[in-house]
Parts: sequence; structure tokens; C-alpha cells
Amino acid sequence: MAITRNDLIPIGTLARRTGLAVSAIRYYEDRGLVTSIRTGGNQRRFLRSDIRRLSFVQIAQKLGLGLAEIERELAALPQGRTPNVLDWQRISRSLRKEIDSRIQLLTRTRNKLDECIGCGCLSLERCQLYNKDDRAAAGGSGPRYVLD
Amino acid sequence: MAITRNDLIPIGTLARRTGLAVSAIRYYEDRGLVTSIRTGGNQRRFLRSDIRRLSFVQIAQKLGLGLAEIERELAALPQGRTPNVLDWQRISRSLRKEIDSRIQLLTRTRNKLDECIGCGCLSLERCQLYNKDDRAAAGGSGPRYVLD
DNA sequence: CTGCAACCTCAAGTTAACTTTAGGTCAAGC
DNA sequence: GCTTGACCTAAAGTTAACTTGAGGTTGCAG
Repeated sequence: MAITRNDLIPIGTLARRTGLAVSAIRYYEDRGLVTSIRTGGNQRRFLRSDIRRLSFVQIAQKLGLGLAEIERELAALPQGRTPNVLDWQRISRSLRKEIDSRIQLLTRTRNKLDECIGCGCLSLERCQLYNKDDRAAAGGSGPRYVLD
Repeated sequence: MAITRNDLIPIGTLARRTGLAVSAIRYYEDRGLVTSIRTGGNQRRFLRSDIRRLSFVQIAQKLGLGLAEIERELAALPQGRTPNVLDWQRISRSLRKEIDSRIQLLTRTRNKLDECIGCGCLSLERCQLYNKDDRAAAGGSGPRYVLD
């Protein structure tokens, strides 16, 4: 079946449905995370399925993925086609791996920290935690390349 | 005993010992995370104990704490005094709490994601994962206030 | 057909955590 | 005493992920 008029929603509606700001959605479109078609009066109309697409973006962000990585994940979803069960499963599984490794990293860090607490950590420099090769778990921005 | 000449190290040495860039250390000093005294020729000299201080900063960062939060943690360590076992233990314990809650959050997220994978997640909007109140785990920057 | 919320674009601002650049000064070895 | 690497300051640039602002257009409810 063809796309009916009803499947097309304006940006404000999409914003309300996803919890995103209108400006954020425009930004995502610039970045290529969603596409829209335009009305005669140059207003954006999105597919209803973009609610799902953007919800996914938000979830992935919660996991600490950057927009670039998310873009990569979504690239496998041909634009315009409504993603199906298998599509989401594949991507979700990939996210799960991401979470798993994050949990592992944190757990390792916690164990090391416990040793430190035990020893009073007066030699932090020699401490396991203070290992530059062990690039770790969390956020921050700018030229810091956490997680390389 | 008084501070001997040997306890004072120049910024380059501190950088090498901590793995930080010289510019980063200067920045930290501006932010108040470390203090230095100056030589006659206006060069910084740091206490040897600042190696430990800055190592701690790096560890805390790995856990996703912002410099502001770290500043708060370190505020309890009177500047100039070499932090002792108890000091580090107290702070380390506080870090451990931070890690624990991060792991919990991720674990919860993983469980939810598993449900999604199970159901194919065709109703992401109604999905547990897509719950705006459940502000989550990871990084990113700018006006996004992850973790409120 | 009019009013007004919702939409549009483009440029500039924001935040964190630094780095880079430009233009000097200091100190230690030869 | 000179050269050279380590230091200094101050200002501007960087990156991510958006937001804000200015100034103008659209579209639907009444």
C-alpha cells in the first residue's frame, strides 16, 4: 500500500511524540539521522515510523553512543522503509553488546578500586586503576577521546 | 618536617608522571584542582603529592564525573596537606558508590533491552526503555544534562 | 479572510574540557 | 655567554550536541 496522508506528521507532533525538542529534530535531519519530505509551503512532514527511529536514537544515546555511531547503526535501515522486527532485533543485539562491555569495564574498575580502598591507596601511581592503557567507561566531551 | 626542595617538581615532570598534558595541568590549576607555588622566575612548582591528586582526578573522570564534581570531592582534602590513608579511603568509597549506581543503571537498561529483543520491539514507544523519567547512564556534552 | 500558533532558515551562542597559537622568558649545559 | 628546551601568559580554536535569536512564512480555526 502507498503512504497515506495520515502517515505524514509535522515536526511539532514528532517532537511531542518523542520528547525531543523541535530544534533537535531539525539538527538530526541535518546530520542525516532522519529524512523528511516537504509540503508545498516548505514545511517538513515525517513518516510516522520516524517516531520509532528517533526513540531508538534516544535509547542508544542513553547507552553513551555518539550520534555518529548511531548513524552507523541506523545506516543499515534503508531510509523510507519502515523498519521491521528483524531490523530492530539486529540493532538491539548490537546495543546489548555495547552495554555488556560497558558493564564489564565498570565492574573491573570497581574491583580495582576495592583493592585501593583496602590498601589505603597511598601508592595510587602504582595502582591498577591508574593504568593509562585501560581506557575507560564514561562521558565527557571535547578533545578527550574517552574510549578511543 | 618542612617541605624540602626535593618535594617541588616543575609542571613538565608532573605531566610526565601523570600522563596529563602540560596544558591540561595549567587548566586544572585555573579550575582550582591543584595549586602551585612559583619560582623567582615565575615558573610553577608543584608538590610531589600532586601526582596523587591528579591521578585521582583521572580515575574519577574515567567514572564519568565532571571536573566540578571532582572538585567537590577534593575540596575535603585541605590543600597543601599531603592526603593520608583516611582521606583517600573516604573519597574512594564515595567513588565506589558512583560506580555501583552506574552499573545498576546499565544492568536495568540491559534487562529492558532484552525484553525488547524478545518482542522484536515494534512498539518501542510503549517500551520500557523509552521512558523519559528514567534518565540514564552515559556521556555526551553540551546542554544535554544527562544524569540531571 | 483574518489571526495566530506552528513552521521556516541561517547564524551565532552554549557547555565541558581541553588544545593550539603567538609571542615571549628562564635555566642549564657546553 | 650562548643556545636550546622547558616555561610563561592570554586569547582563540575545537568537538559534540544542541539551543537561541532574528526575521520571515504557512496553515488551519473561526
